[in-house]
Order: sequence, then C-alpha cells, then structure tokens
Amino acid sequence: MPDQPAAPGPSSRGPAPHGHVTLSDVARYVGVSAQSVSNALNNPQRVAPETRDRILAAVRDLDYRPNRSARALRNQSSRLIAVKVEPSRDDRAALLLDQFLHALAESAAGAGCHLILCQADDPADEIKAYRELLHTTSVDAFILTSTHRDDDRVGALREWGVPFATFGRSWDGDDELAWVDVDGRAGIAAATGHVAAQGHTRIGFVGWPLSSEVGRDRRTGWQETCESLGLDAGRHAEVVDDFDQGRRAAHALLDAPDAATALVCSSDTLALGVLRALSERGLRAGPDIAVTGFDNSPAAALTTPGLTSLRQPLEQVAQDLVTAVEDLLGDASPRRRHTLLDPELVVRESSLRGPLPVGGHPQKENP
Amino acid sequence: MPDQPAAPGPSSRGPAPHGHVTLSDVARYVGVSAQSVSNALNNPQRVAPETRDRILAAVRDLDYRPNRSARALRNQSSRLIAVKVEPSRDDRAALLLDQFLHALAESAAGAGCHLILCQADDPADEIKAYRELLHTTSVDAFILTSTHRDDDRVGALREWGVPFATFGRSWDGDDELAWVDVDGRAGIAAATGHVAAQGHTRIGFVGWPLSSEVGRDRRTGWQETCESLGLDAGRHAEVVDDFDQGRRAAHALLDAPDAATALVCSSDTLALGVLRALSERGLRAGPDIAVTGFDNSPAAALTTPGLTSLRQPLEQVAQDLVTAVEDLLGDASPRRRHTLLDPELVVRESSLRGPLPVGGHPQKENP
DNA sequence: GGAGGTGTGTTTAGCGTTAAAATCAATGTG
DNA sequence: CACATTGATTTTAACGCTAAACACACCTCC
Repeated sequence: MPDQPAAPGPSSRGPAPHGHVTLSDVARYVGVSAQSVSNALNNPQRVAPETRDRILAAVRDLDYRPNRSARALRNQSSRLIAVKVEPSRDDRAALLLDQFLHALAESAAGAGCHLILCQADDPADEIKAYRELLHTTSVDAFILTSTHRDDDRVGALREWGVPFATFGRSWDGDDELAWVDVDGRAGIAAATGHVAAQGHTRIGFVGWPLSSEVGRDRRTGWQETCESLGLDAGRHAEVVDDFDQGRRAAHALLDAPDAATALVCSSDTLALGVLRALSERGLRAGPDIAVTGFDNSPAAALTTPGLTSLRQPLEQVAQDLVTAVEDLLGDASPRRRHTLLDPELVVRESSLRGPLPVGGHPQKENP
Repeated sequence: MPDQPAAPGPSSRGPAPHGHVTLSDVARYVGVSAQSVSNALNNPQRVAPETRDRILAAVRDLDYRPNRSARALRNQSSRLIAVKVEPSRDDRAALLLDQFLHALAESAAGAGCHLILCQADDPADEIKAYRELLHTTSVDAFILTSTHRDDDRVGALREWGVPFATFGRSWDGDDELAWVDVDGRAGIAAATGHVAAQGHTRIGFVGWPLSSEVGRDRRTGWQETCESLGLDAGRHAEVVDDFDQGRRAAHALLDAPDAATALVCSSDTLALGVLRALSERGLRAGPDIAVTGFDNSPAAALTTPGLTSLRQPLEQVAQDLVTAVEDLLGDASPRRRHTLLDPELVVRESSLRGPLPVGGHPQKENP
C-alpha cells in the first residue's frame, strides 16, 4: 500500500498523467480508500469531521470532478433532462423557445442538471426519439412544451414511468400531471381591460380555433371581460396562428358595419397581421384602432408602432419546471404539481391614442 | 450455462425484467459471449458471417440499444456536443439561435450525437462552464458562436486539446481553426446592389462599430459596391446593435443635406430602428426611403412594411459545423477547415418603390 | 465479561461496455 | 509429425463510481 501522502502540494502527484483526476487519485493523495472520498462528498455525515476536511481539501487541491458517465452508469441516473427543440418557422413571431431554453438551462444548472436536445419532425418521431434517449443515454427526465388534450407523448412517458413536467397545463383535468402554464385567459382579460380603459367600447378579438383549448381559454378571457364591462362580445374571428390569417381576419372584422375600434389578439403573429391590415386600410394602430398581441416577441417590441403585448414569465416557468422535475426525480412528490403564472402586460403605442407617456420606454402593467 | 436460446420470438425472454436490454442479455439469447455481440456491432469483420447474422437478428429481436453511459465510460467519449445558449435579449430582432439549434440538433442526430446545452453569463463563466463539462461529462466537442479576434474561448479549448468548431471565422487568420461563417460582406453587397438597382444613388449605411471585424466586413461590402457603381460612400454611421441607436442614426443621416434615399443596415435590429425613425419623420419605407436589414428575423417578415433582409443559411451552417467536429473527432483532419456561405437576399416592401411584384410572397435573390 | 450498540473506515462487487490478451480449433509447411 | 499461421471466439481486465457488506475499535449496560 502506497502511503507516502503527508507531502501535500500540487506537485507531489500530478493530477493524473494523461486523463482526469479520479476518486482514487484523491484517495491515494489523502491516504484513505476511494469509498471514503466518495462518502465525504455524497454522505458527509458518514466520515469523521477531521478526515472529511482533509479529503475535501484534497478535492480542492487536485481540482477533482466526479466523472458523470461513471456516475450515470453506477447510479442509473444521468442528471440529464431532455427537451425538444421546435423547427421554428420564420412566419411566426414568437420564438419563445430561445429565451425559454436559456432560462431552462440556467435553472437546470442550478439543480446540477444539464439539458440535452432532442429533435423530431412529427409526434410519432418525437416519441421514438424519447424512447431512444431513454434506452441509450439514461436521460432522467423530460420537459414537454405545448401539450394538448390526449397528448400521446404524455401517455407514453407515463407508461414508461419516466419523470416529466410539461409547459402547458393538462386540459383533460389530469391531476397527476406536473405542469406549469401561463394564464392566457387572465392575460387576454388584462389586455381587454386595458383597451377598454383607453375608452374603447367596441372591442373585437382575433384568436385561434376553438378546437384548441388554449384558443378557447384565451377567447374566454376576452369574452368575460367584455361581458363584465357591459360590452358587446360579438366581434371575433377564429383563425390558425398565421400572419396572413390575422391580416384577413382584421379586414373582415373592420369591413363589418359598426366595426370594432380595438382588436385583442391571441398572438403577436396574428396581431402583426392585423397591423398590416390596418396599414393597408390607411388606419393608424393606436390612434384609430387599438391592437394587442401575446408573447411579447422581439417583433412586438421592434415593429412600428410598437405592439402592446403580454410577456410570459419564462424564467419563472423554467424554474418551476425544473423544480417539478427535480422533485419527481427525488421520488418525493412535487411540492406543487400545478403552477399557473400571470403574464405581464407590456403597453406600447399600438394600444394608445397618443404617444407613450414615458418617452420610449414601454410601460408595464401587471394584471 | 443457460443455453436454451433456439426459441426466438420476442416473448421467450422479455426485454429484461426491470431495466434495459444489455449486451449480455443479447449474448445469452444467442449463446455467445458478450464480446462477440459487441464485435458484431462495432467490428463486424471480426466475427464469422453466420454468427454475425444470428447476433444482429437477436439485437433486433430484443431491441437492444447500447448504453451510452457505459460506452462513454469505457471509450472516454460521449458523443455529446456542447453548445452555449445566449441569454437572448428581447430588444434584439435576430434570434437566430432558435433556428440554429434546431438545425444543429438535426445534423448532430444524423451523426449519432446529441447536443448538450451550456449556459453562462460572461466569457469567463463560459470558459469555466466548458471546463466543468469537460471534467465531468466527457463532452466530446464544442461548438462556439460569434467568435471574435483573440477569443479566449478558442485559446482555452485549443490548449485543452478538445475538438471544436466555430460559427464565425477566425479573424486573426488562424488557419488551424475549423470554422463556418456567412459572408456578410457579400450579403451587404447584394443588398446594396439591390437598392441601387431600384434606382437609388445616395445609399447610406448603418452598421456596427469598426472595432468588430464583422462590423468592418459588412461595411466593406457596402463601400465596395458603392465604389464599383460610382456612388458616393460618404453616408454612414457606426453604432452598437440596438434599436434606438439605429433610430437615432437614421435621424442623423436624414438630417444631413443631400441625405441618403436608401439605408442598408447591418442587422434587422438596426433596420427596424431605422423604420421607426422614418415613421417619426412621416416618411414611407419603400416609396420614400429604401431600407434593408440582415438576418431575416421573424420581425423582418412580420413588420409593416415588410423588411428586406438577408437570410443566413443556418441549416447549412449547422450541417457543416457538425461535419467539421465529426471529422475532428475521428482524428481525421477535416475535409474542409473553412466554409464561407452566402446569405440570401429576401426582398420585401421596405426596399421597393411600389408593392411586391408577386402578391404577398417575398421574392428571393441569391447574390 | 460477554452481548449489544455506534461510529469510522475498508473491501467487495458490479453498473455495461470494449481493448487486449488468451484460448482453441483448423490449416498449412518443412 | 512437430510447429508456426491464421481465424473465431472467449476470458480478463478496466473505465470511475458507489451501495452494501464487512471489519474493527470503542463505548455502554446489565
């Protein structure tokens, strides 16, 4: 047994000749068994304080980092969370994914996890890709986005017994599902209330087909607000999330007699289409017709006039998703299974009669 | 030794009681050693054709998938590529990252690799994060974006001897570096040529500070084109990539006597700022002043009027980057170390005197 | 003074894979 | 017929880590 430790100093035994510093390098350095080093790091209470300190000092001295692959192999757990990246279309304004991924990566890092990307072109492929990841990499958990009623992915993951959380609530009232979502109804209600406060009484709505629960939810936000304010809720259109569809819907709504003077939209994409329609009709967004969107995409901030929109608290969403997954991983039942967050209204020129009050800076209202 | 194979059919021996199918499961099933199964998969020429076929059939029967962690541990290589995600700002139009990541994930999947995300707030953190990844996960390679002269990250990675490729060329003429980039100069030249073809003779430029090589490169594209067309290249501004800076720059340029009638911009963000300035002056983008951007962000497509811009071929960039790191991983020297791709001009209303020729559809011109 | 903790440490074993060495049979060669 | 040569396959060992079992000293308590 080699027991010539005693001589500290990083030079006594270089941090492994060719590869990385391993547990046994540290063990040899301190003069204990590898297991003790492992314990000092993972079960500190199992090793005597004095030894533990010596070990931890050595860990710092040698700059030891546990090897993830070895850990994963041994523990059957990789601390890797899989997320799918969408094939982003440039005809959509909302590239939330981008911000979302960053926020997610940050939260995951805080939990000692990493994100691994997964890519698929259709839902069937996606499930296959998930299976592949599970089989090969021992991915620990999944985070799903934009789930819908009877989502096959949810079914598959649950069947496999893998921890996962979704950005998007369980519309079929699945109480077991861990989800985080943004309250679209409240957001749209806030936007509707905002334009009403600007003096508009004929407020229209351009939203998504009612076959999507999100579409229904958002329209409800508009409808309820109108009704509670004693306003007519008859002016609305339901179209798919597409710039040109928004544009056409706006034309149709504005062609009607006694037309709306404000249009609340389900997305920035639709709202930007509406802005285009206004321009085509020689109308000014803001002074003539108020317009609001949803998602606070870069396009909303940078278009002219600025588009009033609703910012989703993606950082919080990401944080809560990671927390949920972490809880599931630690087999503890989640502290909170469902989280519904409020979006934040970001007011810009498109919904104001005059210029922005505080020069240039958008004004924020929390609903 | 259990040798009751002979009975195929997926029911004979379930795919492992609780866990996954392992090499030895397959081996037992066929009646050979685990090593032979490994060989059949990785060194087919080493096993007799007849045995190999039986093994491969079993692999299919049992749906065997090699365990990535075990492989990574054994081979010291994880087939994981790290990419940093930027803390995307919503005051920037170009969220390329989104599309880029998707394309990258797709290309990586084609090479049997996965992407692992990495997140950092400043360059020092980033290097630390890279080191951490290397130490712990045996990440195989890195892909860097927006590299600049004397990039510390490049230095660090090279020092560690890790394979990596960059999106962004080596501006300091580092021939060893494997990079892929988009030819900003050619792109800007195409945009400049395009507005000149619309009859503009006083073409201005709003770009980035010349301290950035990309900024210099793009301005050169404008300048050279002006000069080759016999136009004055005196109207220009250099500002950081910010909406409001673009707006101010436009006001300044348009206040000048004998002002520009066209403004070519280094980014969509700046161009959108310019559009705002035009609106503030009661000028129409297109009929009055031609404007072009760079990146073909969603905002460019969806703003009104549509912003003429340059689309970066991100799919190709991603593909080439993955090919490059793949080559580096296979210790073979890259087939091609440097790739310079041309962006594609996407013409919209902002650079046209009248409406778009083909109703609604942007017209594409490849420079 | 043995039976039972308790606290600290070590040894053993194995996660799934694969390079390298070892085995064994079949095939030349002098 | 002894003796390399080749080819197919198996055995061994190791990648780095940690749960579980084990060893040992030191208490404590009837």
